[in-house]
Amino acid sequence: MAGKSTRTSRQTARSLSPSGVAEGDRSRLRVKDAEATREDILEIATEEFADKGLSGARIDKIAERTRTSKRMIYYYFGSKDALYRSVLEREYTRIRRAEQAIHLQRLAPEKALAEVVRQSFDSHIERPNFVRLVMNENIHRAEHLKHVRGLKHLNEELIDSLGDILHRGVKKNVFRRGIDALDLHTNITALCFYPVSNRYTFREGFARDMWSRSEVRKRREQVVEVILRWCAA
Amino acid sequence: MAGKSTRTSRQTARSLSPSGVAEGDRSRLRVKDAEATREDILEIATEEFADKGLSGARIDKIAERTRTSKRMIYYYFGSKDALYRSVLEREYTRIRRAEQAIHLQRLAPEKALAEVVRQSFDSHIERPNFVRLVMNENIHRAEHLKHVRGLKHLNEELIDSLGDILHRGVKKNVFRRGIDALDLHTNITALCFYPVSNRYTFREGFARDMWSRSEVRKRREQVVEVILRWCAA
Amino acid sequence: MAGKSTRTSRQTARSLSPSGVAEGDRSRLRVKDAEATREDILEIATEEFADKGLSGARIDKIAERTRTSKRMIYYYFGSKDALYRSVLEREYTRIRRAEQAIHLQRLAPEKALAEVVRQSFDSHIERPNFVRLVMNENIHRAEHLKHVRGLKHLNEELIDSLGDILHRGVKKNVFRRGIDALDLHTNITALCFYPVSNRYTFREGFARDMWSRSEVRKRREQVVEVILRWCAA
Amino acid sequence: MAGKSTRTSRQTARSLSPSGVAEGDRSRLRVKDAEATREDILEIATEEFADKGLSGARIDKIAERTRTSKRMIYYYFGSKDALYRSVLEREYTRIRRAEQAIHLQRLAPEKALAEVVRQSFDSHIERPNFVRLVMNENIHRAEHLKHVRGLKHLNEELIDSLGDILHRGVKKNVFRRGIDALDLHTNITALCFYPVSNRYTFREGFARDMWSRSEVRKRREQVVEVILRWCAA
DNA sequence: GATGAATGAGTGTTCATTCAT
DNA sequence: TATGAATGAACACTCATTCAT
Repeated sequence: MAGKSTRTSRQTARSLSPSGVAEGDRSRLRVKDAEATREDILEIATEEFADKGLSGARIDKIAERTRTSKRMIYYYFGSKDALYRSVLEREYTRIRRAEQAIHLQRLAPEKALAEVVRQSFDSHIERPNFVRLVMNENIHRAEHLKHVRGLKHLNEELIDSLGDILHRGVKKNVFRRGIDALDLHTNITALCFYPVSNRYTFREGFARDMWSRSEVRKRREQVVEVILRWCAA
Repeated sequence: MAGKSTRTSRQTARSLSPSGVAEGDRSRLRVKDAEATREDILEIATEEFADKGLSGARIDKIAERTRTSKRMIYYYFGSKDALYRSVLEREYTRIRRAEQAIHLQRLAPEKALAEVVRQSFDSHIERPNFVRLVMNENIHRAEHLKHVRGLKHLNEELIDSLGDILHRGVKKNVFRRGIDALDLHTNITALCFYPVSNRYTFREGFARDMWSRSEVRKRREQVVEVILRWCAA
Repeated sequence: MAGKSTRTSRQTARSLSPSGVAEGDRSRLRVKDAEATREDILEIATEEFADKGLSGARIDKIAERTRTSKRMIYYYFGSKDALYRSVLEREYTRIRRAEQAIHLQRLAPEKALAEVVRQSFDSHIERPNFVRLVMNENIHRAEHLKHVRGLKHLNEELIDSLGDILHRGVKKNVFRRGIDALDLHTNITALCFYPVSNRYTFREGFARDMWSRSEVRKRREQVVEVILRWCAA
Repeated sequence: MAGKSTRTSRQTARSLSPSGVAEGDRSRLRVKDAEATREDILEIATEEFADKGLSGARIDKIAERTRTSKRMIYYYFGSKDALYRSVLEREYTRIRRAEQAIHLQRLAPEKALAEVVRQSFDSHIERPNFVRLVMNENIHRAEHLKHVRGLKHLNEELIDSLGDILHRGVKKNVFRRGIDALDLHTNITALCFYPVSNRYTFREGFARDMWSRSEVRKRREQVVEVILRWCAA
């Protein structure tokens, strides 16, 4: 399956984590095992929930694919819904963190905006599971997302960053005045979300696979173009 | 599938009155009742599947809200999946039919394109259930949509229509050369789909309701703007 | 087990019920089957709940002993608690109906009171399952009994009947004045309930089986004696 | 069972202060801690078992309310049933000890009997948890009480004491001949047990709360009256 | 064409209990 | 003595589906 390379396997996740733990420290290792178990469950659960949706996913199936048992899922998460919420929270935090990582202040506004768009595009392409979870969450009218804390805060930084780019562009006379940062973000996201979210129905309806290498490359630059032309002075 | 050829839409069956049916004709009435029952089931099923998704919807719930019994659902549709497919097929046919209704050949290319965008936008806003069914279908990797016949044909007309507008625009020097009709459609749909599909998570993340009257009006014209600027010569 | 003879077996219950139903009437028979199934479940459930209490009883065990399946219990009763409530309601209605059956107005007040006591005593002895259900209900602070309708009404008739006997006795100068009918009922019930409810702990503590034939006979008359002496002028 | 001989009641462990324990004596303190832990568990377990019954009580809940962990319950008591038996044993010992405390030999037989009744009545009213445990034990057919040692011995003293009062009463011509001490005890207990055991169902059935202050006071004297009138010469 | 009763296989969840340290 | 992690068996309950009439 495409996009598989982004998914960190269980082993990877585990071998990366015990960074500063001395091998002899037994009690710490115990704790680490618990965290590893939790992570293992979350990783598999993310895949299952993204694959089948909340009501389509099966706790039995998740447990089966895990290193541990069904009982452990309840030990750590309490219920299917709570597990789903933990998955949501983790994915949202991850994706926002990834987006924040790059510094754009030094780039010219046009370059910076193009970069933001490409980043958003790649971010969606590389994390189809996140996209699917968001779709599922919308099916459920975001009733679980409501319980994820710190969401609005994460997004504020994103919008501020866009506002800064727009401001700089207007000043430099490359962007026109009056464009709202949140509107900009909406348009970018709409265009980046679609090829991942609607890949399957699109393929059925138009016999073109938006997910193919060449198509992805083309789409990517086209979205940049659409956004830059919209902002252009 | 039984009774398929005689299926009528809800409006036909209810509002428009069964004009041609002689009141005394018992056997015809029986048939009419069967059609009405089928329609009734489909209507409710559409709501339930759109509301909860395929695996979230419950046959019992659909039956309960219907004028008939659960047994009848199986009598008419055979299985939950088959019912879901019938719902999908009906919705896809409806929305495409609505889009085709208007004649754009007489409008100037810019006006025609703007009109197409507005139409697409309204079409999504007015049919959130369709949007939700498409989302759900993508969750299921379009495996049910595969069985809906005539889908590609329906879309061909749509793309042809866009190609025609583009062609006229290039000729008239208002649109630039090299824009692919299917790309154009993709961008339009991406921008129109998003405010309906991602309404709930967006509201949670940004404290703005894309579904509010004023927001819808603003979005609508903004999408027109984005598309026209992208196509502009 | 003692008291077994009072328990109506499933077969008995079923053969008694289809009183006026013509054998050839198919649709009525269907209905009757449903009732029989319901009764069958209730009968077994009564035994299990009386035997183990609400939390000790197992739906699987009930289903296993039934003619039908676990699924049917949920089909007819919805949940374990609802089944328990149906059992409670049925038992309360049954026992009160049995007590009402006899006419005491024609007996002399002393005889009538003695008869009431004997009736109450027998009623408890013959229905240990009812006694156990009441015990269990008290463990649960009567939270399920609250939902049983018509309970107070059933008891009013009982108390009125006792009040009438007391009144006649005072008039005839065989009972002293000032005895409250509900107090009288309380004392009678306390004395009649105990040998059934506390049979097992009593046997462990005192090496006497209040449930033995001779002991029951003795107790019965002793309770009559205690009550009559208390009321005597 | 480990640590049994050193077990102290909660009051001893807490209110009366560990007077004889040298503060510096670590090993003694350790033991004391173990005893306190055991007592703590027993105290909470008594409440939980009395509240929910054996099958309704949850080890997790008990552990949670305890100062220690679930693991410790198993460390000290071995199993849920064993814990329950320890609770039973402790409660039975406590209540009998309380009843023996008062010396009745010097009172006139009528006074002594009235006193015994009042004592029994108060004993039940003050220890609803004991009453509830007995009820629960009867639901379980006293199968756990069988393992409580010394029970019959505890009761013998009680019956002997009643026999003595009866004997003195007959001699003094205030009580009639032929009353069996165990029958007397049965009648007393039946009347004293009921307002506590059947409080909840009674309230539902008769809209009178036997647990209210005034009702308790009235009942108490009424039970004395019922017993004395029954014994009266 | 229509219906109420019935069902097997699963589905999320909870329980008392034990293991490793 | 003490503890957090782990578990299998059981538990209440639900699902889409079919049977008998």
